[in-house]
Amino acid sequence: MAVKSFMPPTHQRATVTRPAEAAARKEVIDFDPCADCSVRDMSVCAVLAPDELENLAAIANDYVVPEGRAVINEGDDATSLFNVTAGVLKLYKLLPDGRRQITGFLYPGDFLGLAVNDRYGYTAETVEPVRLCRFPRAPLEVLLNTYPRLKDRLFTMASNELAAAQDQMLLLGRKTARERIATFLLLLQTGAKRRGQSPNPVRLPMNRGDIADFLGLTTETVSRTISNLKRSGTIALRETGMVEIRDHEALNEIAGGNRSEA
Amino acid sequence: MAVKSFMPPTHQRATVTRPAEAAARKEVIDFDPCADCSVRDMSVCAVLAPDELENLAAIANDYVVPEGRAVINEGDDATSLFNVTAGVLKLYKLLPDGRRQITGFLYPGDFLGLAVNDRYGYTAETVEPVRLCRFPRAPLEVLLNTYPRLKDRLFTMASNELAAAQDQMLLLGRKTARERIATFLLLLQTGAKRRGQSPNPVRLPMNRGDIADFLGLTTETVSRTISNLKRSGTIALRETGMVEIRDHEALNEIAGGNRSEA
DNA sequence: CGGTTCATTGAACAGGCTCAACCTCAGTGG
DNA sequence: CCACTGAGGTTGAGCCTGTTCAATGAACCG
Repeated sequence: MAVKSFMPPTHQRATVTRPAEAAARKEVIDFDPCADCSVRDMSVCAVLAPDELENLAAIANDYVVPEGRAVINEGDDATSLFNVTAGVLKLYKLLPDGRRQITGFLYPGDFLGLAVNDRYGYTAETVEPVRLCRFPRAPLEVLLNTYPRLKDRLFTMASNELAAAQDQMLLLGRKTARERIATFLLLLQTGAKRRGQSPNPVRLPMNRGDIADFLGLTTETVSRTISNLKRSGTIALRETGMVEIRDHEALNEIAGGNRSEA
Repeated sequence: MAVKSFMPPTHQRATVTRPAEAAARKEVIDFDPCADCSVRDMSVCAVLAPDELENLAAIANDYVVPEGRAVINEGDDATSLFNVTAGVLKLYKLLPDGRRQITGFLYPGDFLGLAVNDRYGYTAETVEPVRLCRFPRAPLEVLLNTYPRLKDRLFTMASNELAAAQDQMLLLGRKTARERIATFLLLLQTGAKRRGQSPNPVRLPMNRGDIADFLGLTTETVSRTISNLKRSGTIALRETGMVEIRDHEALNEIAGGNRSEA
């Protein structure tokens, strides 16, 4: 799997770790864990000077989570927050009978733990192997007060999340299946661009069920709608999980021409 | 209209005002505008000491907007932010063909302008006469940096908004019409409680079309579903815009038993 | 009162869902 | 090397929830 290249084995020594251990572990970090971080200038860390970053790194705990594992669970005490450094996660909420709504996907550079009060408001599960930088909450909050820019950065990220959530409400409340799929593909493309990855073909690391639960559809409808766009020549399926956007203009038209992403 | 009692005529001198005028108007405020503010301890202002509040008041501009008026427009430069002190607003986004999604309602104590970048991401329109405290952006940002607690408060509010948005995504993506209506009624009730208003009967200041556009339904479905709940004895319609919740247990069951509001 | 807007109700329709079969492909073991 | 297996993806047929179109009722206001 392509993602594995982002995760040198030297970083895998730590798996899930309890907060108390984390502090005690500080001296174990015998090299700068941020030195080879590929997303440092896209993530929260981007706003810190090297010496400040060191203080952040001191409370951080770098580890890897295999595919299909829940990193946090809805309702649990929110004791840890995370920075995603490789791989993709899905955030979701469940209804008692099992119906699921995925509220978002997290990519490298994203922060896991915005909109968190005492308890996590959603579950975060890995879509593929993920590498995370874990921050115990209490010491992180101390740092946030020490470095206002860090807090500002989180605020900005939360604002962007909120704006994205509002876009998603428009999609879920008012768009047709076709419009949803088109919007989704463009959203992934925009994200890939922002992260400096090849925007075409777009990689879809999540399966049809995940896409369905993100777009408020069923797997069958997702599958049919993608087939439909393929038949009309707007997109083409490449290797597993890769979609080529062949007519960006048309796709944007179908998506409902968001002024926000011209 | 009941709301008018919140708005003494002395405050109505200013209606919609342009940013430039606002600064020039400062000296016109010849008394403490916060003195008789009924939502001071629920709003952003709650975290400020009296002398700090004075500095905030100095840049604020208190005014009233009649029903059905847009206070901010999606896509406009975000030059002003607001504190709602009376009345209710709806926030919405539009698709090019006119389909509308209401992303939220703002009540007294709420802040208008979270999740705002350079431009407003949504339109805010009054549902009934509204009283607002307007802050020009630049001086507000100066104050936010002067009083970190103020910024923290906004951050907290943004986090809560984000959590609410995620709940709404679950509703829009996965709940049935009946579940949506039940959830909505309970949401309004919870809000009323939080603001210290009578939670039963619940006041619905918005019309069926607004409810529909908030819940991703049509007016007809909203109407039918409410009739249905009425027929089953779960709720009862009182005076215009007042709904009595007669079987809270049942309504909560229908809504899908959110752990978050037990 | 007459007019306008909002809410309710009915009847027919349709987009997306449900249920079910089949296909594809990667991984596994004989 | 290839058959087997199981999960994920695609396709089809019929159904159902909520929409659309249309008419009627209720409330408010000049």
